[in-house]
Amino acid sequence: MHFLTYGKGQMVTIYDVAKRAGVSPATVSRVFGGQTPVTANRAAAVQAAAAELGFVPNRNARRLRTSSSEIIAMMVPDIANPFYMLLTRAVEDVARAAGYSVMLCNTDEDPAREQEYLRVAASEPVAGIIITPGAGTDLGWALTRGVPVVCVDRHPPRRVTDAVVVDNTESAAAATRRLYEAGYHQLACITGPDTIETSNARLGGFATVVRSVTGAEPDPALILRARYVLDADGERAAAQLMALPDPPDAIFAANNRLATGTLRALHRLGLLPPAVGLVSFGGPPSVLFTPPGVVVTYLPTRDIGTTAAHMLLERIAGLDIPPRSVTLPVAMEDPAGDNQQW
Amino acid sequence: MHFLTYGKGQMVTIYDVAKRAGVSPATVSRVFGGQTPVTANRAAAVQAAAAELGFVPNRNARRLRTSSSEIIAMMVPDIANPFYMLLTRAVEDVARAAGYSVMLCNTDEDPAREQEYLRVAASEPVAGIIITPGAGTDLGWALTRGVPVVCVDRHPPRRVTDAVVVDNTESAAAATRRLYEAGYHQLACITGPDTIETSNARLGGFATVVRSVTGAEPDPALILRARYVLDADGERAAAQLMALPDPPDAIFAANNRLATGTLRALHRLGLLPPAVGLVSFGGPPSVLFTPPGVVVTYLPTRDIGTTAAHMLLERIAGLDIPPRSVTLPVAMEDPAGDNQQW
DNA sequence: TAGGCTCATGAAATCGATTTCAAAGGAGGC
DNA sequence: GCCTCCTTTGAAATCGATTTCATGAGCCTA
Repeated sequence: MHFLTYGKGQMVTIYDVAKRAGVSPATVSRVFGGQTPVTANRAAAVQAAAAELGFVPNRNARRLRTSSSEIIAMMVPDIANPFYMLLTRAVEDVARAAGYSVMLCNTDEDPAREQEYLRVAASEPVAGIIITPGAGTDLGWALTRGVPVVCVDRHPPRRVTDAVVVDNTESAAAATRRLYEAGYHQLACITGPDTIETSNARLGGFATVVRSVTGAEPDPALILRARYVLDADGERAAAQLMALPDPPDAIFAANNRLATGTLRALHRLGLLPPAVGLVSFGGPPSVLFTPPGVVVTYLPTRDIGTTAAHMLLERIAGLDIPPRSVTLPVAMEDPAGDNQQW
Repeated sequence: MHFLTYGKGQMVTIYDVAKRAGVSPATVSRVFGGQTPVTANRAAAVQAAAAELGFVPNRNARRLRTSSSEIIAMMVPDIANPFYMLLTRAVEDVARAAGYSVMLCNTDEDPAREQEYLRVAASEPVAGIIITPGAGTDLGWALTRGVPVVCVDRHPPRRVTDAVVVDNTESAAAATRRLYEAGYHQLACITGPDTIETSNARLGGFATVVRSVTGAEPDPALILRARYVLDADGERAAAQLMALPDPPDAIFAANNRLATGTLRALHRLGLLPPAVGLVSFGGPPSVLFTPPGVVVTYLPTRDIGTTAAHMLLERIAGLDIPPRSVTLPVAMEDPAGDNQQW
């Protein structure tokens, strides 16, 4: 007796359809997406037979023969992070429209897991890969095999593939300038791990402006690193900064999670902006109303995803030019549209 | 001249490996996950040859022959929604550990797109499907073909498959009771579209308690429907409620997006909780600090995902028993762990 | 040493769709 | 009416891994 499995699928093949329609398997194949034309009434007969039998072409057989695939591997650190989530959504939208499916791969910034997934991608084999590379990412497998790769958010090791990134350094600098323009003068920075390109770039932009304004190196005590993903880390770092004998009067938070934590800490101290200045890089903090005095920069998240997907599709289609690197601008005003993280 | 495509992969096959190792293709196949044992030194020779040639087995060929697959289709309304995002993450974790990959499918509650994806899943064919079914979901394709399906968050049309849901009605009732216990007496409800099972169930729990306390049907003017996914809709609905001649003194928001919007509206009116009571169902609203007086219920999101994944794996392994329905409890206290939406 | 057994091994068929190649059919020109 | 040319069609090979079946090697026992 069977319960859930109504009919343990004895696959309907093109041979079945061919027999029923009174044509050859080759003709059936041609009706379903073949290049060669088929006479109208024959095609109709095939369609009818296929419909009656509930025929669905087997993609594995198709892929084996054509050694092509309609799967794109999306390899990101953590899909449970709004940034990568939106990125993935954007990629999926473009992919679906082009007839591709998206395979989801969470790497958790773990090189071993990344390699494991690259192996899966190679043996699949997938049509292409969109990846946020980590510090030690080795794309060798994919490249020697000729599988197109586009990197997002960070550059690949030796810039060997296409990449879509944002202008972290310049926009971090611009946001930092705003703090000075608003009258703050003792600036601190809470950024991410030094293994991550974006956290270094944002710190770099911050430091450059501090240097040019003060004429000196930023005070090391005012530069903290925290995990990128936890509000709590930002809160702890901010509390530490404000407990200094000579605390900062403004904080540059290298992403909105850190900014949220910072706001929590400032709220606890009764020093919400504009009492203390704040930059929330990459989207607003998760607060009911962003207090005045907070400088927010907005990442073009959705654009990154769609751009990367389009670039990958071009490569899949055979585009053979040197690696491209697209840098998208970071907005200082709310784009009030698709790019919002919330 | 080639740029990105270093070696347009002329696939390395088991025949190449066999020749190099001086054995038959069958032996190579057996070394890579075959059942039959292979002599140790032969196996070593094959491993060596495979490593030298950079051999990776072709999954399409494997799947074609075995008509199996290691792909799970995850079909959710919108991955850019924290609930489904976390759900997907949990599924991916379990799937990966079991050697499966996850194919991502956003249905956007669109029956046409859902059908399209079910077709893809059928022609893949995938090993199993985890889906949040919509109002008119037709799982016929998958079922007649014997592809295991597990529904999450909502039940399938005639309960024909396994399902993992939460106890919406009962926990909505419990949360509503809390409002009365806190002294509120004029309760309103903002819920989702009537096409979605959970929004009706939550409204149902709410209404039951109102009925039992007041002895009368809830006032229709105090029950509003809004899109589930937009803060703005919740804000508009809350504003509308508060503008009534006889406004409610507490609002039951059927999810945290709606609760966030409600808080925005209440803040604008200077009536933040506890001035007006609030239930935020399914996680805290996205606010810096949840004001006192807000009743929050927490969905066991991660548990839903892992439970569903395990159930699916059981079905894939051949478990043949009647459809199961697992109802997970909704917590009234912050589980402070993996289940957080953030 | 011979007989009987187990077990590793290879040859070949197989999964289902695509595609090459050659043949059949049809249209058009003279 | 016949020949040429172009188009549609089918037979059969193919993609790469798995698996059945039969063979041969090795081992133990009598």
